[in-house]
Amino acid sequence: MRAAKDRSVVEDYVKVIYAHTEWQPEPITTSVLAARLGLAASSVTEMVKKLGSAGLVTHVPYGAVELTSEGIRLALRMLRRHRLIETWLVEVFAYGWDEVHDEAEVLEHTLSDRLLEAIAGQLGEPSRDPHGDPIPTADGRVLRPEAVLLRDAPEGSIGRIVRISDRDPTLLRYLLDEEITLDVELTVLGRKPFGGALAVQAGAVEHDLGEEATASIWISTGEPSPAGGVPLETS
Amino acid sequence: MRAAKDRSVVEDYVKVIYAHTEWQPEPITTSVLAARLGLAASSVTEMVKKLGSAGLVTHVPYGAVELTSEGIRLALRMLRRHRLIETWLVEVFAYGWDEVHDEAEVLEHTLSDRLLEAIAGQLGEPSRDPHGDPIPTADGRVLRPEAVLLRDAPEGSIGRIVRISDRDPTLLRYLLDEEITLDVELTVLGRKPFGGALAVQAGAVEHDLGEEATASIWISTGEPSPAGGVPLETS
DNA sequence: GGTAGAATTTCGGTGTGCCGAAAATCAAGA
DNA sequence: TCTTGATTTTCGGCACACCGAAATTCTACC
Repeated sequence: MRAAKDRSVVEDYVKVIYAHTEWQPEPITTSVLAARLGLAASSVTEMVKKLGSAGLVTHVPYGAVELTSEGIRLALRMLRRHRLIETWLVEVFAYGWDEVHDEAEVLEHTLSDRLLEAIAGQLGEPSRDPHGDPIPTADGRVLRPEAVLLRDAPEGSIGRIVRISDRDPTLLRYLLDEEITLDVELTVLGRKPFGGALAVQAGAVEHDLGEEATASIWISTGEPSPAGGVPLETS
Repeated sequence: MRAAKDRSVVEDYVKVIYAHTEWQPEPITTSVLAARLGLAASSVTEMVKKLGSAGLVTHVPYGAVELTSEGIRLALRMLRRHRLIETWLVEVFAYGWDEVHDEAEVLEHTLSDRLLEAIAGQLGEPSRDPHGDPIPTADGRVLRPEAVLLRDAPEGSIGRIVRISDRDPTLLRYLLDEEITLDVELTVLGRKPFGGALAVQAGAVEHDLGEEATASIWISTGEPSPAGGVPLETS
């Protein structure tokens, strides 16, 4: 009689595996998985074996762990849940960006599909969460906005902020203070000498952003509609 | 690493123990507890022993199980959560009376205090749930409306429905159809001969209600404000 | 007061996810 | 190619909530 807990554990493994490859294509190793989950390596090896038998991942011993199409489907389901819940907490309950994560981490495993879709409906089926991360549709499709890391944007380019990584809450708060938020139009002025900060202009204001910030902000130089993008996965 | 599950299990035991004595004062036995939880008697004996060490219940071997004041505090906390969530699902998401239970059963263990109280705020700190069951306050006080079972109401008495037991969803739907709902004014006309149905008048309409219904409906013959009542427990 | 039957507890055992230590495997430099 | 250090897996064990069967205790009737 452990069904509930089981599901939640499996979902967490799959979510972390997926997250690792969402913004870069390196497959994950068991030790990295263990670190991300805060578990011993031996525990992860065991569990990965079970996920393999369940058809959610492939894993050659001593090699990388990769999601099967079924695993991806589950991961996208969890991603939808997580990001919808975060959006909901921010929109309806005035949570701050940096406060939603723990609550969403729990609720993504426990809300019924019915309630989750009702919430999605009340929010107007949003296509991205407060950080700009795309929210997969209920049938497992994702539109990832075509974007470049601000760090990699060529000098002189103009773009709209479409994503800000939620890795570092401190950074989120700093950017919020500086009014560098989603959908703000940015002009890349140029890089300070000796690997220094990147000068950008937002509205009338000029900012010098360090590596930490420019590696966390994605901008889109294309059309302003969030409908654009590339289909990432299909269920 | 089993904190989450643990908590949820303990909460369920305490909730069931409390529920058993909420509307009648018989203490519960381990076998009844086991039946209500759907577990083997031996499992319950073991767990009750642990709840005892945790200071939540008292239990003399082969005797009844009773909540300590700390146990009651936890039970009221869970009752508040359960009933607030049910109210919320009905009011905000248009769930039916008979559809809220399972969802609430899960969420009562997983919503954070912060989110729960935010929901309570949005609902306007309701004092009773859709069935008329009192919602304990955040600091553990309950106002139980002074009410009598319709079955026990004297002939000729007039009263307002203040509670309808949620034990039987079929009955709830039937009563809803007949527009016998919370706050409806009822006049007890009289009992049909030979232990038959009870005739009551609601508005202009007359109903004959069987034992099942009259044992599930509570009416208040006192003042019409839901603020009246007796303090039940204090934390 | 004794005893049969019911209620309750004790006892041995299960499955799950986890851990640390030891063994196996891999990868990189000499 | 061989060795050595790092990574990964295997192995024995743990905690938890649970179960069925056996032993114990209670209760009610004679």
